[in-house]
This record gives sequence, C-alpha cells and structure tokens, in this order.
Amino acid sequence: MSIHNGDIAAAFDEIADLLSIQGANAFRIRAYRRAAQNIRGLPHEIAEAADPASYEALPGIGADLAAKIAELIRTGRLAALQKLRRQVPPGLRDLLGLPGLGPVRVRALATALKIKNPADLRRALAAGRLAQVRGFGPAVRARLEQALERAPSEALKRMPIAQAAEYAEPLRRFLAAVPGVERAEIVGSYRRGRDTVGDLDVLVCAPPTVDPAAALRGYADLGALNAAGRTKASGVLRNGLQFDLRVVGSESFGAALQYFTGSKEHGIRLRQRARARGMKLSEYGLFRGQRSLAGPSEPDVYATLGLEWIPPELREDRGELEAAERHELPQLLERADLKGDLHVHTRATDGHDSLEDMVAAARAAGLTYVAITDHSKYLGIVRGQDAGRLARQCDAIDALNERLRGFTVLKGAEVDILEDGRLALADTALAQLDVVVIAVHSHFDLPEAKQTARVLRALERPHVTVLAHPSGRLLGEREPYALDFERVLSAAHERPCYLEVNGQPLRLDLDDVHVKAAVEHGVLLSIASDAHSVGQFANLEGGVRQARRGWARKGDVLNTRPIAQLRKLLRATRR
DNA sequence: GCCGTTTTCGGCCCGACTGTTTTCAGTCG
Repeated sequence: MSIHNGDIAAAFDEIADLLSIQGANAFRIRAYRRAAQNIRGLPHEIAEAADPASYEALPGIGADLAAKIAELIRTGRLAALQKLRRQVPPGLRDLLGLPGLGPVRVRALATALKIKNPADLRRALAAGRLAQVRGFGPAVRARLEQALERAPSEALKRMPIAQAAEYAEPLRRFLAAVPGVERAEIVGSYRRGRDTVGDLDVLVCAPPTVDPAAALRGYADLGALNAAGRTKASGVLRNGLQFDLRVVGSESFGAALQYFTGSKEHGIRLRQRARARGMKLSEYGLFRGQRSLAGPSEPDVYATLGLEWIPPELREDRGELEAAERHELPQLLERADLKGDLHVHTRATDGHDSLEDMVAAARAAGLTYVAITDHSKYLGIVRGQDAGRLARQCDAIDALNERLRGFTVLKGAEVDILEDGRLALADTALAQLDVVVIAVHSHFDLPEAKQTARVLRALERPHVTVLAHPSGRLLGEREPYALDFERVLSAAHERPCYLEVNGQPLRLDLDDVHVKAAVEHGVLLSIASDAHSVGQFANLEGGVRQARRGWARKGDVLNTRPIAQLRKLLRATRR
C-alpha cells in the first residue's frame, strides 16, 4: 500500500488531537497541525520523492517530523502515534468535535468521570453527573445535550458552493440594501472559492449608527438569530445554513475583508509577518503602535506588508505569500478567457436539450466552439450511443457547421473506461471524432493498483484527448476512487492528453490540489461544463474558480485557445 | 516541534465571546 499525503496529514492531525488531550505543549501541537495542513496542500506526493532528506525542505517540517514521514512511508506505521493511541482512549478524540469541548474539558471529563467516548458522556449527562465537574455549568451541559441528540453527520456537513451561492447572494443583497450600509460581502471560504462551504461569513461595512443585525430580523429566509450584538451576530437560515455576521466601519473594512476571508493559515502567516516588522494586524487594521498604517483597503494591507494583493482563491498558505513577495503571483485564469467547452451532452443521450439548442446556448455563453460529447453505449448509461448512432450524430454536426458562422461544433464522445481499461467504443469509431473524452463511470471500488492500471491502459488508446472528472468524486455523496494520481499525471504528460476540471457543482473534479499538480507538470487542463441542459454552461464558472484555486493561468488551459490552435493541440494527442 | 529582518534559544497570531468565575480560562473563528 502506498502512503499518500492525506495519510501522512491524517496521522499528524491525530497526533495533534491526542497530544492536546494529554495537555502537551500547545506549540508542539500546533507544529503537528501546521505540518498536516501544509502536507495536504502539496501538489506532489511526498512518497514519490527520491530522497527522504528532501522532506526537511518542506514548510513546517524539521528533523523530527521528517523522520516520522520517512517512518510512515517505509513501514506504513508510526510508533509515536501507536504509543499515543495506547495512552489515550480512542473515543476521546470523537469528543473533541463537540461544541464547547476542547482539549481541557475533554481531559476533565476523562479524569473526573472516567468518560471515554460520546456514549459515556451521554450517560453521564442523563445521570446529572456533569454538574460536579469544574467548567461544566448549565449552559455547557445544555449545548452538549443538544449536540449529542443531533446526528453528528448533519452538523458537520458542508454545502457545495454553487448551492450556497443561492442563499448567499440574496442575503448579501438584503444586507447591502439596509439603509446606511455601505457594503456587504460574503467572505470566508465562499470568497476563496472553495468547493464546499461550512457556513456563510458575511461582512458588512456600516457606521456605528446602523444596526444591520437588527435589520436581519426582517429577512424572510432567516431561520433563527442567535447571538446578536451590533457588530457581531450569528444565526441560521431556514435551510439550515449557518452564518456569521460581522459589522465594521469603513476605516477597517479592508483589514476586516482580509481577516474574515482567511484562510486561517494564510491569516496567521500574515499576522506573523506584521509582527516581524514591528506592526500589528487585526480585523481593525494594520498598526504600528497606535498609528494606523492601513485599514480601509485590502490591497493596502498587503502592500504595507510588502506583498502584492493576493487573489482570495490562493489564500491557503500554499506558497502564495512567498510568490507575492517576489512579485511572482500567477496571472490567474478568468472566465472570459474561455473560448470553448469540450464536454457537453444533448438529448441524444442523457441531456435535456437538442444539439441546436445546446450550440445556441454555448454561443450565448460567449464561446466560439463546443464539443458534443454524448455518452457511449454501456451498461448503466441511459441511451448511450453505439458506433452507428454516433456516426449519424457526426453527420448532423457536419450539416450544422455548414450553416454556422464564427462558431465551430466539434465532434466528440464521452467514452466509458471499462473495468479492464478497454474503451466502450472501437478505435475505428473514435477515429472520426475531434474530441474523445474518456471517463470512469463504474467499478469505483477497485483497489488502487487495479484502478490505476485501468486508467493508464485507457490512456494508451490511440484517439484519447481528455480524461474527464479524473477522481470520480461526488461531493457529499461519493469519495474519489483509489488512484495513483501521480502516475496518471505522468502518463498524461508523456502521451500527451489533457485533464478535465469538471465544473458540475457536485464534481469540481480535478480538485484544487490536483489542478496545481497538473499545472506544475505542464499538463493542460480542459475546463468543462459537462452541461446536460442549456442552463448548465454556468458550470464553467465553477470550473474556472476551481482552476484558479490550483494556480492555473490562461496558458495552462486547453480551451482558452482559439479554434485553430485548439485543433493543433487536439491532433497532438492522436497516435 | 519549528525556526531566524530580534533570536541556534526563546519565542511562537489576534480578538471576541461565553460561562463560570470573582479576575479569567477555554473555546471559537
């Protein structure tokens, strides 16, 4: 079994949790957490590095953690972690996630009442035994009772960003329209363009005479307003989405925008930087002593710290501060850069709209070409096309192209990768196409070696141009299948072929980390809507956001090329 | 446990709120 970055990060996170329950030095714990976070964001697999000595060059990894990484990769286990697991009952870690329970209170429960897991806690609460423990007043007990009643999965569930947007934008508009409010922005992971959001962070700019939180009571979609001061409130929308509201004056708006956009790690790095320069950064501004150096404008906050303004999508502490310091931030891809879309369905298979309507919608979306990629015939795919129907669709496309001016329809298919790595359509059928998108739609649970061999074998086929939704994940529904992405990336680079960033709200696949890996390997990306109806070209925006989070520039993306250049790049994949 | 525009030792981000307290620890974002 090979060790992935996620495994290493998970091990370090677990060590951090267990150490915190033991009451270890807080900075030591933080070192483990930072290391885990950094490792998760790496665009390459640590285990693939030739030389274990290189681990120490990674940010936040010193001699000790480098040795632990080496041990984990070599043996698949970590003695230090196993020792901790023997010392700390496993259920205690589950308690850490409950509201109001940090390491100190968890430790108090374990020592005072011998509580070892959530079930113990539930019994102790019911028996009224918690009241005798210091730090567990009536309010804390009530919150715990509530939390234990709720299904834990529900409380932790994150919402896909496209879905969150349907609630975020009306909320933002409502607040922006409150008399006296100067600006309202959705910040947090939403502004950073993460694939999912846990809650909405809303920042409002208003003078002290205005009380936006009070105005929120009149918001139709409000479920409940909890803590509601003038400058800080939190609540929940009717659909269950949590939100936090902060209100600041215009003198602080830029600093607050920075602060509440996060990420946490990015913010910490920024405040460290301020401190090292004798300044102090908070949501109220950047100060030297009492003197304010920056505050109203977010770019000024960065500039005063010697940094270029960093686009929110990059603010994950994955090297953006260093790049900003050297003026080497990438010029990120923008939606307007996209000239076409290479993954689109019609009602010939599982789409809702006709070829003509999809083409018209693509034009309306500002594109100049589109590839029609209906499904190949295969088990489980409704009305998939065989070679005969595909040939007739190609004729229809030829005829349509005759009538079109300034727009090109490319002939394509989304072809299933069978369990053994063969494709669901014969090479002869694929030879007539401009774009061959291949994808896994079945047998998601193969072991990693088999799944990887399957995809690699499919990539060997002569007419393949794009590997679609390479991880197969569906947010909140299906985990990525086990795949050695590093090897797929190398194969794609060598072949060459292109990797898709699927913009469907539940896919967003590749994810940000894999996009960055592809960019660094020089593998071009295809930002695709995977539209199944005329409205779904809007998915392209999600794909662009995801690609930006992976540091993609215009030049890193296949479908920013004008049609003539695109055709050249497509031909380069043929064998 | 990491790391150096103050440092190879001694620091390590910031502020608010909550609840439980008699002045603040713990949690949260």
